[in-house]
Amino acid sequence: MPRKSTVGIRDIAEAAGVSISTVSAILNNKADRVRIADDTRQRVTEVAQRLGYQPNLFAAALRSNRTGIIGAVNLNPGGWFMGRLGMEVQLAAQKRDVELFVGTVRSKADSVEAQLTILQGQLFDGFLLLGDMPNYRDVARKLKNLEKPYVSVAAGSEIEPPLVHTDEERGMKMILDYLIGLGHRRIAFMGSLAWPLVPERLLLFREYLTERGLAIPDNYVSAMDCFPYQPEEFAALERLHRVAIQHAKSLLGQPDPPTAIVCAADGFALGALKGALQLGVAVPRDVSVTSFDGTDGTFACQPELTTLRRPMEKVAAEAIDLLLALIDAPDDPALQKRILVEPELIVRDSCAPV
Amino acid sequence: MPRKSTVGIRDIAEAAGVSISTVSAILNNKADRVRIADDTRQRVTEVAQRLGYQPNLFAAALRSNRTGIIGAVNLNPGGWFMGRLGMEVQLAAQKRDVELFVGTVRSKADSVEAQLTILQGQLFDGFLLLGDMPNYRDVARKLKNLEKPYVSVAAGSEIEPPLVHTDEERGMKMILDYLIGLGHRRIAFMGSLAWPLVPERLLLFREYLTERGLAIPDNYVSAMDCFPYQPEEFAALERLHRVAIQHAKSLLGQPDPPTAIVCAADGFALGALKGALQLGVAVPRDVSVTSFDGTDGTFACQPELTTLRRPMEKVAAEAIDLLLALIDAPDDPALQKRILVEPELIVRDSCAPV
DNA sequence: CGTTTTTGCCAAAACGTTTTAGCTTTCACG
DNA sequence: CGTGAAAGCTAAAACGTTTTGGCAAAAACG
Repeated sequence: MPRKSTVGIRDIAEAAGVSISTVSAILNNKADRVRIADDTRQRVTEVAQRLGYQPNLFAAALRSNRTGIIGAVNLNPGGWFMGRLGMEVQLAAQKRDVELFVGTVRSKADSVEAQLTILQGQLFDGFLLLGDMPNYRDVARKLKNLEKPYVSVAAGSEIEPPLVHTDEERGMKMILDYLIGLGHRRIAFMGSLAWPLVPERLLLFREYLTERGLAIPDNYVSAMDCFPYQPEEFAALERLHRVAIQHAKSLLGQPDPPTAIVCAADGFALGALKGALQLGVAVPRDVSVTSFDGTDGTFACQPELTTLRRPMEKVAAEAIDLLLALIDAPDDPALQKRILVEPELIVRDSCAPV
Repeated sequence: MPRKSTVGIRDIAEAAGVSISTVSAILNNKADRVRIADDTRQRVTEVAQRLGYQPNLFAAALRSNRTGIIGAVNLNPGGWFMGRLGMEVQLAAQKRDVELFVGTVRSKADSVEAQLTILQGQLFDGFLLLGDMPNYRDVARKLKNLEKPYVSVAAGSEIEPPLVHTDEERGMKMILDYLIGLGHRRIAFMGSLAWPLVPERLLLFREYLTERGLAIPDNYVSAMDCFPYQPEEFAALERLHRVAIQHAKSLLGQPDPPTAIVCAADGFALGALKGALQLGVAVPRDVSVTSFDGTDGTFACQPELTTLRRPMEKVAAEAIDLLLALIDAPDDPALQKRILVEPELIVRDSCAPV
């Protein structure tokens, strides 16, 4: 097939009366390597413009081993929080005029190594790893071997840097201070330990309550046994909801029930709301409910949830900026850092004084 | 920098004692063009395996002008339905062992042509256009010019094929038949005309009710004036929620209120639920509420919503299959078709007999 | 005015594949 | 045994860039 339709670098070299090396140098702003007279530069750019020159990505990448594209790997793009985060990352990339693709990811736990397919490894100059994923360390190691810069985003505080995350410790304090300020002393925790970040949050919950001198009876911690979200399965979030309802009921049905429940994520809180309703326990009159993350579901419920919002847009922006810096200077030790963004407490209607 | 670390096609040619042409032919299964003896074929594949050969995407694409990657363009990946659909498309691609990336999209209405960046145009062998987008026709035309196959997915029934969508007409009948079967005669419609698919659904609503001989007073149609979702804006979905509450209230506050409300999307129904609650109108006792789409929000509310679910997994599967077929045979007129998948009525707790 | 430095550009060699157009050998047939 | 066809393979030319090493001409210098 004759495919001489597109204009290439040689066409514009010819039209401008210079060599293709010159054109390449000009179009790539290689001012450091090669000196170009101002009028030549102008002429060439003008001609390129006029002819509608579009560089061939593959030829360039083949030679230079760079593509200018960064990739985001999102294991749970259907989740309430992670879905949103994925979008914010795209927006942040757009604002910086960077090309970003969200790649397919194998969710089978055994083949996490294969998550970064051959293709992705070649295609992307750097990676955003969104959320926690099984065998996180393997993925990170693989990327290290490939010498591809990456940034872990919202994946937990214990991950090795470079990383961008919310300040979970700060967040837990904000929410507990708020509840304690309302007079609550009997505060329960609810969440599935198999769910991302929940174990970490439970730890922080215990630590801070202890610091404030409040007891945490065992029966105030409801760590459920539901599985983490499997995207294959339509009903997973729904099952989580059902389980959360049950756990809320058993938490509230005790002889000495808590006056406040700290839910480890929005999904659990939505279940808690319904569990309370089914038991005839009024929220917030009889029990206060709070959640983490502040996704869109938290305002569409009744009562609307008081929640600790993770500012996805800030997280995304920090992550992209850090990754871009890393691509520029892969070996700068100062970039191997931990960026923690401040969460925000959104006070709505699900909490009341004791 | 000496980057002779990766094994290329010439390494394996050498190791197997054949020419690189032979290796290429074998590895690409070009059985039609070139004849290869069985034992050579076996030897070469074995060697490639052993040496861990990874083809260089760019070299291959540069020569063959094909990448084997397909792209999905999703204007609203943060929406409840579209976010989910995006994920299902990724899953479907995975199952077929096809590489798929979800690309960034400029949401500024004026630069829709630029949505398909130079990069994307080169990178992808075909496109999935997810959901409706402004200037849809321009994008489609641009792809036609580029001779890139594409499939419109969940973008409305009036779009020109190839297209995959839900059978909206069938769906409207299912939901109205259900309500009428419960004895409802005073049925209202609620939704923002600026929202994707809502105008179409309103039309179908009118048509079918008329067909069934039921009147639709003007004050039973609440077409709100809230804007479509702008991903830039965190609060857009929340604003929709507020507006929906108001509209539900004015619908239900009339002297002769409807006994059932058909909401054009889940988000509106969630608002309707809360509006009714604030008015002291009990759902489903005093008014039945239904929604379209069946996203995850519909079971986390109280009462849980009866909804017409669009089976995203089926839509995604059909879309990918159609696109792959189109990439294989771009000129087959039989593939310029319209695939409509059947929606499913999920009966939950938000409807009751009159 | 000779010598050195700077300026502005270019030729040609990669990069790692795919694809085209043969070129030997072997085999079958009369 | 001679001829034609089939089988099995290959050399070499793309593909469209980036990058390297240099080379003339002009400018600066002593």
